[in-house]
Amino acid sequence: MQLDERKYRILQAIIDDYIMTAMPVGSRTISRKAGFSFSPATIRNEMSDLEELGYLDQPHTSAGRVPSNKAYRLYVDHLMKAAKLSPDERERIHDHLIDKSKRVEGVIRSAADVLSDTTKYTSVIVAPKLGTLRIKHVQLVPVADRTALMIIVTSAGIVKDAVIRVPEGLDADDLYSISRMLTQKLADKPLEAVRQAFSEMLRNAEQSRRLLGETLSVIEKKLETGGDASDVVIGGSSNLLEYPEYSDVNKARNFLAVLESKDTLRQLVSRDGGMEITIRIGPENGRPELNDCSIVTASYRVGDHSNGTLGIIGPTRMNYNRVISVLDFMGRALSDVLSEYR
Amino acid sequence: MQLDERKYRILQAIIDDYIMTAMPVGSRTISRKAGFSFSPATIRNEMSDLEELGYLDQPHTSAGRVPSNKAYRLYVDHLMKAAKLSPDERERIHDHLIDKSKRVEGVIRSAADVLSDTTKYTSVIVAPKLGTLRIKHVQLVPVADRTALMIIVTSAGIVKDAVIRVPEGLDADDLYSISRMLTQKLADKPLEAVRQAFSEMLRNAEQSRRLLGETLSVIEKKLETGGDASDVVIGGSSNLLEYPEYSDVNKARNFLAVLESKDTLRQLVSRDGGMEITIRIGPENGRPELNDCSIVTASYRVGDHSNGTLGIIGPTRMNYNRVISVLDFMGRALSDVLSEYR
DNA sequence: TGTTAGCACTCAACATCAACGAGTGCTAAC
DNA sequence: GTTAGCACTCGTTGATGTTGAGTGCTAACA
Repeated sequence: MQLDERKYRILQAIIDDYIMTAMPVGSRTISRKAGFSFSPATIRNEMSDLEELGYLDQPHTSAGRVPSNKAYRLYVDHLMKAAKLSPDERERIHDHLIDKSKRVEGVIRSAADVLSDTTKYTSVIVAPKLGTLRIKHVQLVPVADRTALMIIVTSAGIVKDAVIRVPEGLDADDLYSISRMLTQKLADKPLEAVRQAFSEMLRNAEQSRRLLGETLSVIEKKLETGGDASDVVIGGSSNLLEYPEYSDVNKARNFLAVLESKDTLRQLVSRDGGMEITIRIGPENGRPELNDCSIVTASYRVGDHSNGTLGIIGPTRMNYNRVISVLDFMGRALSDVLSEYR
Repeated sequence: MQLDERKYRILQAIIDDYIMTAMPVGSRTISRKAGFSFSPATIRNEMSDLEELGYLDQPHTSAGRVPSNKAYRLYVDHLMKAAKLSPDERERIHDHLIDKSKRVEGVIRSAADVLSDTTKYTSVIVAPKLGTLRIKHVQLVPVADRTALMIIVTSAGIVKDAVIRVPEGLDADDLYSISRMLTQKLADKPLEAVRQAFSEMLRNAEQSRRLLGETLSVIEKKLETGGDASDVVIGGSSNLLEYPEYSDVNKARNFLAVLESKDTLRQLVSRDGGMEITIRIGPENGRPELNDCSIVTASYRVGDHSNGTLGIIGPTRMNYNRVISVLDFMGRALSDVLSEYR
């Protein structure tokens, strides 16, 4: 059995309806829709075929049909027609993003909020991986005896810091000049060159070996690892509770528990390849506790090399159309705004 | 009618039972308890009195009684006997807090997690107000043409930053020396003295008036305002859903919405006075959407002057006893750990 | 005077049952 | 190939009865 034109149209109508109402769709509902001149009986035959093909599920015999994950997959791959955002909405989004006084973290925070506001789903934004960035500035600040705060400013304007121990007897001025030296040696170099520069320094400066060693290891750690919790920003965590599929408190709790683990979350929205938009429907996202969630992600660039991810988590019955348009637009907007910081 | 010894004991037993079970408590349940040699009928008479006095509510005629907010108030003020944490628990909490490589923000993050883990409620920690801190270091870092990142390190090791515009023609070295000058002038002074130092500088340095003006206003803003979202840290936001009083999705959503607004949250847990522990039961917290929540807060110190708040939000039927012990201990532990950074 | 047994009463919770209706699958006619 | 007709399924809704935990009151008891 093959999917002909009419089956496509019926399937599409069912998905559209189900996305709106969250109620199983019956044959009468479809036949009444504009553009269908067939009787419910005919629709029923087609629906029966679609069920056999795995595109529809029936919760029970006397209920209407519900789209399967396979149907959503087909929908996002072939049936969906791209929706454009209205100029109003575009403007609204832009307005929320371009506050010059906000730092990168602030922009990302706002972006997450706007994203969840406009889609009514839960949004997640992951900051760009530091490994792909360049160091702009390194600064050691004394905070206590033999303790200093190391601050790293990257080309994207992202600030990272860590506490390090310093040898006894170094005062603020010493740290000042060490910072200056470090900045000069390390600025605008990729991580590989940074490591190189360090081994050079280690050869020449016997006495400050410990300090340099620790500094390098901190820089490596900060720049190489996946990042810490602050790199993952969530917006609208309570939005999912608006949808009937999460009116069960247990499901809701499960979902919120996932949101609390930033590591899981980062993993979930991290992208496969260079595709514009990635859509994971239901079990495709790989986590059983999010079986009935879909995750849609897009990416944004900061400068030329490094990019972060922004995504939406919602029920599989998601308004993919709208979500994709919003994500697509937001991805570009974010890239624009953040690249100005360079 | 007065509360005699027996009424106290019965009320206490009812509260204890209700905190455990969340079910209305009947007279039989109480009379069976160890230490009560009275028949259910006697208990019933007493309960009837307690109800008349406003300490008990009856959901409906044929149900047991539940403690009123007034009863909880009496409980926490007079009936409760302080529980001590086991050495095991103390150790566990301490272990989670003292990771030397974590900065203040990191410690607070861990503290929130430990707090919600040990109490099974939702925890909120507010970082100390910056206004009470001293500046340790100021650093301007070039990020783009005519734009610099200003980084302020305070005595508590808290880092704040903001983007500021700088006059054309200032290169990294210029910013370097300005930073150095600023740090020298401002370090270890309270805000009032900082303002003084600035007006002095403004008089002497005509040409850099704009830069200094902007710098001061940023410092003032960062140090004086209530703080931004990053100063409020939440742990275990999904914990409240474990409790039957929040099995209604609408209530749950309301609660989560409050958690999303950091401003509201900061206001909620901010302390009245210098009391060790503050307890707000039900409507006492002033927000109608949290009418059936209690908020218990304690404070912690960073150094001598500035202090932050840590708190627990849970159902009014809260294990006050345990929550108070944990908060009390955590407050001290946090103060200890954070004061080492000075 | 305080305590207790006894008893009628209340009311949420639960189970049972019938009616309803949205929706299906099948068949026969168009 | 399409459709009207019809029997059938099954979740939903509402009415009804039963159960049991718990109460309030009264009268008897120590």
